[in-house]
Amino acid sequence: MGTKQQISERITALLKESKLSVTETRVKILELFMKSNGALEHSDIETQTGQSFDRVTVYRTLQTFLDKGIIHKIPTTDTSVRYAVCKSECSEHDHHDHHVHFKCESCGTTTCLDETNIPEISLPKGYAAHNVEVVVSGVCKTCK
Amino acid sequence: MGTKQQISERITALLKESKLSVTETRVKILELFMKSNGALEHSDIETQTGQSFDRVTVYRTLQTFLDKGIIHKIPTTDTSVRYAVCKSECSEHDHHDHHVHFKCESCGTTTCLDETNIPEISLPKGYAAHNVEVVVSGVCKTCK
DNA sequence: TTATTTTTGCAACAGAGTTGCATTTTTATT
DNA sequence: AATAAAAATGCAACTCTGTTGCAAAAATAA
Repeated sequence: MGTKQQISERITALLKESKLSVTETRVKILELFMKSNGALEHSDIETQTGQSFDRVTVYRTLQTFLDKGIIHKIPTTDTSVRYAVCKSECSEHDHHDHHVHFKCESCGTTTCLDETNIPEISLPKGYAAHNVEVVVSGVCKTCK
Repeated sequence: MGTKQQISERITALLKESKLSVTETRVKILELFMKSNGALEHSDIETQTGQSFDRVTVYRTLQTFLDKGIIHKIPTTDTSVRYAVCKSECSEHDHHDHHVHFKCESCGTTTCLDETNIPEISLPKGYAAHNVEVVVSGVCKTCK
């Protein structure tokens, strides 16, 4: 993780790499993502920053991070949208998650299992795959 | 598929098996699911039935079908919720999709690939899996 | 056919997400 | 360091999605 100072520097660097202005909102939201071990949804961000930002700003910040490939969406079966920070292999124009997402039925947390690879899936004839999303639900390490 | 008459009989039987009243709404919505080769979302149902039902009725009907294991949800990365009819192996209390879902980036249709099985995924120590959802995106048979 | 149960539709509401525009903050320039 | 240009923010107002309570209507049971 590193000290608070180091994290702050990493965030600033990340924003500059993505050609984004370094603003309080963006730094605070990125800090939240880096501190949290799971995926966040819009409402998590509103509560955990203590409502310090306007809803609209949060929506726009998340959209910007998505566009720049800083965060990615995780599929859900409800109307919520969950986001997690991307690992190094993601870029602005070629975005793929090569890992499995795990949703705990007990604590509700969604985590990225970065070590778990997605196996090859053989589709029927005529189908071409670009991206494969895997969401496993069950009971996580901490809730067991 | 069978004739219109046969489909209607199958639907009536299905509803009775699930201990549900046979109503115009339910029959029409189930017909829609059976005719369509892809997954439907709430708005599809509203448009394709020609707004003949109240929004609330459609929401409640979908929830009822879900509860009875007649349809299942498909994960998405947006706020939409997609539904598809279940195959025989699904029951009211033990519901699992054992197949892969395919979302076409060209036509937007989501289909159930009933023949394509979900591979075994080996999770890190301490994680217990109950259900695995796989959504592949790419280009489908008809759009290719 | 009638009584009971279930389903439907309406009204009203709550929440999620979006858009335009003026103000503020950040970055670039001198 | 001061100023100009560009970008981001916050507010108001709006749309779209989904929910709840309740009375009317339809379906099932008797």
